[in-house]
This record gives sequence, structure tokens and C-alpha cells, in this order.
Amino acid sequence: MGHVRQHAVAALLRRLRAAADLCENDLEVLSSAVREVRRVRPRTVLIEEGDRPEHVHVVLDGFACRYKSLPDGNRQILAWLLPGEFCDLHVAILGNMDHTVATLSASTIGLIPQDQVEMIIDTSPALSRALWWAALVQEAVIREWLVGMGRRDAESRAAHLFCELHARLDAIGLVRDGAVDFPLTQGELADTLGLSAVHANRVVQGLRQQRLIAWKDRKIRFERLDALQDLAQFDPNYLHLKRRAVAPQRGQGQSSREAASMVDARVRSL
Amino acid sequence: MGHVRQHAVAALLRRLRAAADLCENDLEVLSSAVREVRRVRPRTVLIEEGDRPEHVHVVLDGFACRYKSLPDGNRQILAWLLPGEFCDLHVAILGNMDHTVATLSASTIGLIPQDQVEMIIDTSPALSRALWWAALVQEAVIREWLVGMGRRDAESRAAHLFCELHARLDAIGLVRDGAVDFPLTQGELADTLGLSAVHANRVVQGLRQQRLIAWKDRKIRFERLDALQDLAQFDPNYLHLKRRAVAPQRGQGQSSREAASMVDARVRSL
DNA sequence: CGGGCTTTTGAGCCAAATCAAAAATAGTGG
DNA sequence: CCACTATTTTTGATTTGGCTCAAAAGCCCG
Repeated sequence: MGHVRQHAVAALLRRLRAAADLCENDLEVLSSAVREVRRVRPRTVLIEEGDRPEHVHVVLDGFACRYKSLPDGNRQILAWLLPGEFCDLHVAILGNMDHTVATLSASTIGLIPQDQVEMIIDTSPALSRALWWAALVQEAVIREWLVGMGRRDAESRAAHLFCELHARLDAIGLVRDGAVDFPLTQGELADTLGLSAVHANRVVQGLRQQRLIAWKDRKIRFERLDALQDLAQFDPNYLHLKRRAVAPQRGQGQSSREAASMVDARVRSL
Repeated sequence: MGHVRQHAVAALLRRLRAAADLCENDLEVLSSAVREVRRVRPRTVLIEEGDRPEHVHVVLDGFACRYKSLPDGNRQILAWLLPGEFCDLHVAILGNMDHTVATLSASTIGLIPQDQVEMIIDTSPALSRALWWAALVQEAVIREWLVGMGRRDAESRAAHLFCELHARLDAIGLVRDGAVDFPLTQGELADTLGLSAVHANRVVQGLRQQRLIAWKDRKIRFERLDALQDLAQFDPNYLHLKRRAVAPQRGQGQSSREAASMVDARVRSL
């Protein structure tokens, strides 16, 4: 059972290791704080507005999101939650949720009991710091989204979002041959960008015609990342990716797989 | 000297007391962590993108804001920082600033050395929790702003922002006779709402004509708060104001002044 | 009293929304 | 595996909220 969990938890460890210096013991503590791992189908609500869940959810595999729905039926997606990201670390402090968290794709979700989080905070300064870091990066991302909503037009906002997606997935070794999994519909992309589904479609077509992205079969390939970053005026500084999570690529497209199994091996060896 | 500082620091204490149960000792610790109090002129940059300041800034009086500027000269304001709010609690963890903080009005800014913050985190669980709370509320506010940018039109976005302003200032006793100080220009309001200055002006005029707000002499009076909240579909839940900071009003418009001096007296008596 | 901000007004334009419907895909049950 | 639905994606036509440009009017302060 430990074996399975450790494999599932690899994304989380990889992400936090990229943020802070964590020792073997920290990794083991974190890993064993994940008391349950759940397979969840796509488009499933994990935590709803007003809830006060008794454990913290962390995405181990797949895509989830935060969103708020308005009375008129519109909704706004507030964050994409990628592998290794916490869904509701804040509930412990704030009391109740002010928004909803749901999966976008089929996902693996880890559950960390509230008391384990408090234990971590009380006993491991390095891990607490890593959790803080994770929360603050999410805040930085949402600030950048706000800039985009307020001051970028639809095309450069979309381009910027795709650049961000690439950077965030690259940092956890989930870019393979310049392509990433992208399980969202255009409607969901529109809810993220604050656009209508129709206009989101036209924007995506524009990016495709400029050969900046190729989106097919729930995968996005970044054909000319530099040109896309140019269009978006993308500066990754706000992501606070202190260093790459995986070793620099030697071979072709296999290195992140190697790095992942390296982490696994390290955990297993404890 | 202690006397002056304690008076200046009242807003901070009031705000955090509203969030968490803090004992007399916590209040004194926090109060004395503010090692320096500075008077700052309006429109002064406090911390710039890329900085790694050695102390944490807290607004004690006046209005400040976070913003990012784009290459095209446009800027987006990301947060209003009201009395009692921290400007850069996150820098300690994230390393460097990814945006700028500047005053909007003439302000009083408190400086808390980095090591004092760390001392607080290490020694007072109640105060740490209060700091966490403060950071997370700022995050909740920015999420709500994102919803507005993505899914509300200019008028209801503006109405919502004014409702929020009222609620946040009311929680720290800064609403007097249904009116609040509002030192921003319409241009700055536009940068907050993601509008052009011209359109922000038209929106404000609309709210005035509906007699929802009266804005004159750097003050906003909320004539029909309920109607404004209606228009904005305002639900204050996201502000996580656990309870009111000041006692319920008995007299007329004097209670917040009373409450403020009460806090001062309490601190002084230590 | 004059020079710089703000605020206000008007006119024209453009990005993105809405409405409507067809075409393409993905599921689902038999 | 196929037929039948439901969902997504795409296209076209039209409308609109908010922008830009331009200029006047009001303020603030030295």
C-alpha cells in the first residue's frame, strides 16, 4: 500500500522539492501525511462553497480547478490546479470555503487530514515553508490572471495562459516532446479566460493559424514557444520557480520520466 | 515614543483582533514588532518589482495599492491596501517581489523587521494564525476581483467594489455616518476596475444618477447601501469577517472613534 | 493668475458578446 | 459494432459595451 501511495504522491514531492530544500525525512513525513488516495472522475466537485472539509485535498494526477458561479449561470474559473497543487490549504485558517473546487479531467486526489497539516506546521519548519510557498505561488498566479483580465486582449491573454501552463507543467516534468496533456473543453477555457465560448474558439483558431499551438486529442503541442511568449509578453518571474524540478534534459523527451522514477526510487528506499 | 506608536498601530491591532482571539500579550508583541513608523506622501512607491526588502510594510493609516505595469504603459491595480493590511508578508517566503506596492493617499506605514516576523511565527501560534488569516483574506479578495473582471460588466463591477470597500472599512470602524474616505482619482479607480478612465467616469456618473453613491471631496457617501448591494449582487462571505471589530453602535457616528481609543487605552495600560 | 491635473462630454470605432445553426465528436445503450 | 444522442466545435450575422481620440470645463495650488 505504501508503495502505491508513494508512486501517486510523486508529483507532490517533485513540486515541493523544487521550491524548498527538503530532506529525506521531510519527504517521508509529507508522503505519509497523505492518508488516502482517491481516483475521481472528470467534472466532479471536490469541495463546495460553504464546506468546511476535514482534510486538505491535493491533486496528484490530472487537472482540477477553482471556480465561482454567478446567479446568471455564468461562471469564472479562478485557478487551474495541476499535479502537486493543494486545493484547500486555506480552509484550516479561514473556516469555510468561499468557492468551489472540482476536477476537470479524471484525477488522482490525495487527502491529508487536517491534524496532519497542523502537525507538519508545528514540527517541520522546512515543510511549513514549502506549504507557504505553494500557497503564495497560487496567489501570484491569480494576480497575473487579474492583470490579463484587466489589461490584455483575448488573444494575448490566451497566449499568456498557455505559456504559463507550459512553464508550470515543465517545472514538474510534464512536458513531453514540447507537448502537454490538456483535458479542458473550449467552454472551460472560455470560463478561465473570461470569454464567451464562441470567442474562445475564434481565439484558439487564431493561435493555431499562426502555428503557435497545435491542440488536438486533448493535447497541446507548443510549436514555437518563443513566438508564443513573445506574443504574450510572458515573463515567468511571477511563478517563482526557484529551480527546475528535474535534471536538465540529456536524451530526448525521456528525461522527465527518468527524473520521476528517480524521485520514486529515493522515496522507496527509505 | 511608545505612546505615539501605539496610537499609530491601533488600526492593525483592531483588524487582527477582529480575525483571531489575541491575548493582551499578543497585541503587545505585535505592537512592539513595529519598529518604525513612517509618514509617506501620496503616490510613493514602497516596494518595487524585484525588491527583496528587509522589513515587512503594514499600512497603519491611508490607502496603498499593489499594481503591475505593462510595457504598453497600462497598469492594473491588484489590491487596495487599507489600514491594518500587510503589503509584503509574502516576500519572506517567495524571495522577491513580483509587483509594486505604492501609496495612493498620504499614509502612515509601519515597518516590521523580517526577524521580528520570524520571531512571531516561531513563538506565537495565535499571532501566526492571524497573519495567515490576513494573507488568505487578501487572496480571497483578489479571487472575487477576478470574478468581477471576467464575468461582471463595468457597472456591477464598480458597484461590487464599492460594496467591498464599505464592508472592509466598516470592519475596522472607518465608516462614519455612512461615508468613507476615498482618496483615489477616477484614473486610479479605472486602473483598479480594468477600465479606461473615460468609461470609469461614465460608470461613476451612472451610480451617482441612481443615487447609489455620492462621491465628492475625496469622500464617498453610501446613500442606499442595500440597493447598491443589490445591483452588485454583493455577498460579503468572501471577506471572512468573522465578527465586527468594534462594539455595535449605540450613539451616532462616534462609536468607532470610541472603539479605537478603547484599543489604545488597553494597549497603553500594559 | 496661470499651468497642470482631473473630470466631463461627444463622436466614431472595435473587440467581444449574443443569437442561430450547422458540422464534427464523443458517449451510450442495444 | 452501430445507431442515436448529447456535447463540442465551428461558422456567420448582428449587436453592444467599452475603447480611443479630441476637446472643453472644472480644480487645485503655488
